[in-house]
Amino acid sequence: MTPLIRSFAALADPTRLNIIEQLMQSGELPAGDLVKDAGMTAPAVSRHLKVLREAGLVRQRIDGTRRLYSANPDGLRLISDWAISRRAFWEQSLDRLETAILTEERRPQ
Amino acid sequence: MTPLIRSFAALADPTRLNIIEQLMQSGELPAGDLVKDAGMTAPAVSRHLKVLREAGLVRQRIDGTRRLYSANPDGLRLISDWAISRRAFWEQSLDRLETAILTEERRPQ
DNA sequence: CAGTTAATTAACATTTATGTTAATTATTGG
DNA sequence: CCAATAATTAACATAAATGTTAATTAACTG
Repeated sequence: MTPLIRSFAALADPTRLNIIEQLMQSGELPAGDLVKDAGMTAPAVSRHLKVLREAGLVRQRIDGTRRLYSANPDGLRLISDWAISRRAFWEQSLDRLETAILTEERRPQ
Repeated sequence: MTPLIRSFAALADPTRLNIIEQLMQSGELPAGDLVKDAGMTAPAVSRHLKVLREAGLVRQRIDGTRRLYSANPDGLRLISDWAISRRAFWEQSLDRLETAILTEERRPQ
């Protein structure tokens, strides 16, 4: 499995995507806090975190008995880079939309 | 399942990601051509195409007995928009890299 | 209109993913 | 050191994904 596909797979689950969003917003959080919001047991969340870790999307820092998690910018940039490198393609429809808007502006009413 | 998660799930498979890349590069292709490259049977590819269709990542056009597939820019923009709207976050490490480079430039040798 | 081609859908087997409870590991604090 | 806390790993059950072959649908072609 390539790193990109592993990243897509990691984000293809509502619990994991939610964890990533939470970490991007709140910064570093202990596993326990993520369990509270996830609506499932700690072992389940722990394994979701493992999937995210193995995809390089989150980092783990140990502080006593707690594991502090944070989103990893480098991992997330893999997705961004893929999207941006295909920008020429997905902007096609936007170009058409812009053209339509401009055409309308040039011919008011 | 949200559209974004459905998109991530659709791209989280090597066969499907490969199909998307092929369609972005070559434009419209019949299902048969995609089967040739996929290294698996036609029914398997057909179902992969269904997953991509349901995620809005490809479009299907009927031409006689053939189904012509093309990548859908609107679907792909969903991923781009997500990545770009989180740009402030994933650029963090890039900023640090830039800072390091600039610092080096300011202090040559 | 029978036969061929293109593709999908159905039925099935197998692997992978995901959740639960129970057990384990590791650290903190009396 | 023992009990409590935080988190993970193990074992297990079940649902979902993915591939195969067989059957079906639809459109050309002689």
